[in-house]
Amino acid sequence: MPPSVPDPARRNERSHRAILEATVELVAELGYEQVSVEAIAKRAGVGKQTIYRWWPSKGAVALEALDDRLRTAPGGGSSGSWPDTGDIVEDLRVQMYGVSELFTSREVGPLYQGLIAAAQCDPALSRAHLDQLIEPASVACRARLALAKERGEIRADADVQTLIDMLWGALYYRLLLHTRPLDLAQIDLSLDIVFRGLRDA
Amino acid sequence: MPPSVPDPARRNERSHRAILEATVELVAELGYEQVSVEAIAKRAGVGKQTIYRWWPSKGAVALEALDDRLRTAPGGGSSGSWPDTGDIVEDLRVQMYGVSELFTSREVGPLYQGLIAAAQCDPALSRAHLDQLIEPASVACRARLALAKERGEIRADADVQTLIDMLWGALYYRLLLHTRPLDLAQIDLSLDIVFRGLRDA
Amino acid sequence: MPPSVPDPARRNERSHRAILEATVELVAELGYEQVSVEAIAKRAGVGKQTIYRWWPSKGAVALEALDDRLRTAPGGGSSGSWPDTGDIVEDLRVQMYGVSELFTSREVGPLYQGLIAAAQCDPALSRAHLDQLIEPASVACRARLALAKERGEIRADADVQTLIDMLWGALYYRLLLHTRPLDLAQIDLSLDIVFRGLRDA
Amino acid sequence: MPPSVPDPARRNERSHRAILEATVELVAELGYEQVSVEAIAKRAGVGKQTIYRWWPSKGAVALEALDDRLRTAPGGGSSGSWPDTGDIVEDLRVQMYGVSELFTSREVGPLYQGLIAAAQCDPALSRAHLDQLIEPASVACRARLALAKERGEIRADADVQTLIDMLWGALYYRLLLHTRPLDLAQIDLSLDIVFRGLRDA
DNA sequence: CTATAAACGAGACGGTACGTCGCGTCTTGTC
DNA sequence: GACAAGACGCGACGTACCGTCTCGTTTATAG
Repeated sequence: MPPSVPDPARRNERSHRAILEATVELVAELGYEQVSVEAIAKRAGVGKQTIYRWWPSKGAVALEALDDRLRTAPGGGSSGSWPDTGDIVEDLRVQMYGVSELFTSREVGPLYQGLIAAAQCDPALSRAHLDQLIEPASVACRARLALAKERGEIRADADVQTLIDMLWGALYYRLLLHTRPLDLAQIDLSLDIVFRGLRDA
Repeated sequence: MPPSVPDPARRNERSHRAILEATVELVAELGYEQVSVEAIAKRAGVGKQTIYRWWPSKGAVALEALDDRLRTAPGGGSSGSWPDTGDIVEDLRVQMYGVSELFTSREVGPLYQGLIAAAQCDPALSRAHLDQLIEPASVACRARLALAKERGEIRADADVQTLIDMLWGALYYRLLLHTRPLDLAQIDLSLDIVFRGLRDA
Repeated sequence: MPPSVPDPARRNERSHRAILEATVELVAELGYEQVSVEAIAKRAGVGKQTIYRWWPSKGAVALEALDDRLRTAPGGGSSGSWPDTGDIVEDLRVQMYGVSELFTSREVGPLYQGLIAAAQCDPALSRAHLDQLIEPASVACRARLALAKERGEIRADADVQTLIDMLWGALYYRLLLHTRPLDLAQIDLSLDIVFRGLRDA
Repeated sequence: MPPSVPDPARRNERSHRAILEATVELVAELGYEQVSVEAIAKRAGVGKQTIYRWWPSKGAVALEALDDRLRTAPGGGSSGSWPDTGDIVEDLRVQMYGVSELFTSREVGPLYQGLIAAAQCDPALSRAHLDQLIEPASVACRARLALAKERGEIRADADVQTLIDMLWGALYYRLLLHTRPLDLAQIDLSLDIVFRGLRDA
């Protein structure tokens, strides 16, 4: 056992939490790139080694910090239980509104942008991002859409995954490309476009 | 005038080109983050100062290198002249196929991912990216869609910008999130979804 | 009594010995500086705290380890009983030969060099070194020289301490400066020089 | 040329000197071990890399700093030109007095002790120490002693190197072992002992 | 057809952060 | 309560690049 994985049972939870919180605070204050592991350690009152002992990189800390924030956000980070009012468009709208709000928040927005940027050159981080954030949300969304299909709200031959890619893609497009600010009206417009033709005649 | 803007007329075009090409090569070989300005200078056989004289950052070099590659690519980087076969869906498909091909190419893909990542924390670079790449393409696409609207291929009340955001958003979503590889079939599926309801009844 | 001196009666002698032996082994293998307290603990199969409980520093462990080796060496580390053959030069030669042998041994040489080096910046360690090693040997040597003086082997006005400093100084000079290897012939030469004029005419 | 030795012609002499002086100051203030390369860099107003570019280790900096101090000290660090009054004992005394003064000075003493300590575990440093400090001084001393031998001040069969080892050994012994403070009277005593028998009857 | 000023290659510089190592202390069971 | 194990806060290590700053050396007009 050369890397000699540390024992999670002996982990100092006080330090653990301090690191996650320092990360969120600093990224909100300075921006993702401007935050160094050293700065996180200093702010958290922690040794640098304690960060490197439990995470492989700044990106991994950011991911857990983000995950932590989403988990404690209303709606469980849009990944937990999806609403089912019987109206799929309405339910999608509510979820997308929630995500849009998070994306534009001072704490989550820059953190998430930085995380996705870091993941471009870090396959392990990208994997973790997909597994911990994207895939759970995607699963829940697909389940809700499958329900809508059974009920005939959506045409039986519609490709649900492509539908998700477009709706969420539009949000990420604005988050990452900064063409124009995220805005709720455009969520309505996008839902309008895709659902005009998806309902069975 | 102490900093004194350098004189473009006296610029060494040999070095200029060598820098752009070294950048493309190195990013393709090592990945965006792993490439340093020092490495580009060394590979190009150029002094570091020559890079900093003409560009403000590695990202700016990458943007010009990318722009250069796109300009010499078939289709003029999808920004120049859009085709007009009379069938808007077919024309969009052709353009999106082209972009998809670029995104998956060994040279352009990683370079563009890295560029977008760098732009997350560099507003000037983000601005330049929008102005030089995104906006021209968007303008051309909007023009082609306006034509389609005039011809009644698209409903008069459809929001053209949101349409673009969704279609391109789906592509960028897969480019940047790495949920699944870019693939032409999904372009067809996405066009299918959005155009079912956009045609006037 | 928060720090509360540990109770020597409850000391684990097995661990005690393992630490001293691990220290000697590791220093012989890797050199003094390359050996860390952590490495000693690991090699001895002992917790780090067990070392810090009984010694104030690595140097202190090294001193005890060295002392332990010398005590079990022939001649009692040249500090115990000095020979008295009636010929002071011969007796000095025998003692110096013994020390020279220890200085050039794989186990004692590097350990002692490292110890003296560490003592340069650690007054407590220096003090302990003098008290435990240097002074006892010096006392015994002075006693033997006093005997020689009484017998008229040495001039009555000779300064015995300076004599010791020169003879031993020459040995330490070569041990610590590495000008040339320690060698028995030079011991003979040095004895020859100092005793030519010390005998009463 | 992988390590790519830097070009001495382009060296910043201002930084060079600042580093040597910061080293001397800091060692005098804090002691050798307590001085880190980082502290030297900070005090000298220099990047750490500038130190590592020109020296392999803290010890090497210390050696040059020491050499620099000795070179500018009266007597050229006892290595340059030896006096020749015609009386070898007197000339040796003068030189040893000078060295003794340096050894007890606040600037040179701790620096030299630390250097010798560091050299115990750094063969390259030890080599450099011998070549730059010890050997030149030794050569000059041997030359003066050879002269004395020619003149019959010293017996023809005396081993000059051993003589040097003893005289200087006694000084280093007190410098490094701290048995008692260096003191001029003991220099006289040691000269007295060795020269009683070295003069031709 | 110089000469002169600029852009150039090379790379040393003052810095910042990296990820690692070892320090000496603290914590958690086990014997 | 001493012990093995090892996480902790800390601080220095030696490295990699950053962006700036000299250095000569081309080089390409302007006199």
